[in-house]
Amino acid sequence: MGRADALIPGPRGNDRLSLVRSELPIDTTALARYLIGKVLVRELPEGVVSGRIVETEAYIIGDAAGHAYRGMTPRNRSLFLEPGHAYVYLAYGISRMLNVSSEMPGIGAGVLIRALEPLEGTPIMRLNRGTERLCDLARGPGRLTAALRVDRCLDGIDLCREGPLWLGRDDHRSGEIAQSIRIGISHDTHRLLRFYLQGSLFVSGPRSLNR
DNA sequence: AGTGCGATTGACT
DNA sequence: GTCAATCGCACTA
Repeated sequence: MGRADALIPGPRGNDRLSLVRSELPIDTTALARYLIGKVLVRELPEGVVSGRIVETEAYIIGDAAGHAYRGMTPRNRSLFLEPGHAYVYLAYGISRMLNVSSEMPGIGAGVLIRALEPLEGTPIMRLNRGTERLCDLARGPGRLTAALRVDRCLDGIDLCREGPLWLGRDDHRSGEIAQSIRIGISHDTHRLLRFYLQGSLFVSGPRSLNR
């Protein structure tokens, strides 16, 4: 399969390339940084919805806060796939979380996608979210999966291949990437495993964390 | 078979 | 700022 196979016609005539697995950083933290500025694409019956990734979190090897910490289970098995696969789970019985698997096959780790800057299909996103404000459509891990209608059916899918859900290359050069502690993790307040686009209006989290 | 809880969100004081 | 909603799943027995 050559690069031409990853070329798909975009909804506005602009073609987009999917990410290439061999180019993904194996290391979870490096992948979390790498994914900032990349584009998440969701293909729905009504049309294409996409957004630029502006916030991620790394759940690294041996991480007590990671879902793979106690080994493989029916729920978290996607975290053990080779890099670039989706791990989707339900949090608090309400919100779905989307992760990108990392590390070598057999090792459970991943990157949580926490916020998107909407690009294409914003009317569809507004319908899915039931809100109008652009900066609220995909600001937060549960909000972005709602906007893109991502659910457990997409768990285990290959994000490096065009399909219902996949990752595309940067639209254009992004700005400075900043780091902070992770959100919602009460322990582990020393490691800076959250990455975000400095100054982006589409980033979640309290202002105190985002400066 | 029963129990406790969370990588969140939205509504409300 | 506080707080309830909601449920799959991991853990205990």
